[in-house]
Amino acid sequence: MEKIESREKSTAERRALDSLVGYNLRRASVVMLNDFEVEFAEVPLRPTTFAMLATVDENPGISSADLGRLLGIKSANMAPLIAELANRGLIERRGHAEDKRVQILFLTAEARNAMPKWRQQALRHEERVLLDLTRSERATLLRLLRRVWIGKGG
Amino acid sequence: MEKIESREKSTAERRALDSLVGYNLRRASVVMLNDFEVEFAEVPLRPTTFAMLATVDENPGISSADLGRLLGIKSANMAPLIAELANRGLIERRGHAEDKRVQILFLTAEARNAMPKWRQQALRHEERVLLDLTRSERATLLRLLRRVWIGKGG
DNA sequence: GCCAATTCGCTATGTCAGATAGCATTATTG
DNA sequence: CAATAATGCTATCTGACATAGCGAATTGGC
Repeated sequence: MEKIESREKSTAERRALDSLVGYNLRRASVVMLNDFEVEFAEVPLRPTTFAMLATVDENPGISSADLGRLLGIKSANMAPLIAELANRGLIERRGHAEDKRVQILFLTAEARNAMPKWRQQALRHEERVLLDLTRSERATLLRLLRRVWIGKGG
Repeated sequence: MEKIESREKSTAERRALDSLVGYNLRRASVVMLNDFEVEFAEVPLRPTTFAMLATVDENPGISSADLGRLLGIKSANMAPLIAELANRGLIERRGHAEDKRVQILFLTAEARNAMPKWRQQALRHEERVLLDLTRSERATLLRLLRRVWIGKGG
């Protein structure tokens, strides 16, 4: 029997989606996510947990609530994430001196020592995915992306 | 008692994440997602199902497998999505004339009639989220985003 | 022509990051 | 003091991805 031809990809498929920022944002986001998982397969840190550790590293003693606000994570979703990182010995929870509801967060010595390596991995991951973009293009992309989300229910 | 001061947001929080494209991509993606849900709350279409319908509309008779490849959706995830849209009377499945494994897809008359309105909603949604960006900036963002994901495990 | 490999549509199941609702404790404000 | 709000938490739901494996159909190498 002849090879079936009707399944060959046509030349002018898909036009409307190409011009939607939201669609291309999701596709690009998936690509970044996948590559991040490859880079951090052995650690293991996910984008969210990496972001949490990096932020606590730069803001030692930050409260759980502030961390959530900074990263756009709801309090209900923060609780198990914090618990996971605490159970894995990467962050330490302490009580706030004046407000008994608040818990303040610190990296453990182990996490603090590992952070430079993890940061390098994150940069290597970005470098790999964004290989085709010049430095200037990456800066532009970064700037435009920030203007999309900053101040909008973050 | 005095107002507790230590929880005030500090001025120079978070530096490393700001320069990571992946992080800003996810934040921007979440903002777009949330606004999309608002715009399509009454329809109801999600970004994925809207993308499927728009693509079938522009490629009537496309196969389920080709649609999945085009949108980066795995076959295992396509099956229930196609079933949902078929059950809701928005797409119609027909057998392929020559290949009995293949099902080709068409919009129903109802979906075809509604598509212009749904496309307008999608544009309104984009317009609302990207209000701060000029046309030229949106075009730049679009172009850079496409270069991030095109040809990478789509 | 036959057999192996591939493709297609599908089920079952797991993961991850979001969401809401509701809770007890503690702080703040009127 | 009473009402309101904030904090950390549990339980539960959702959407969008993932893998593994299935029967049927098709294709390609021999």
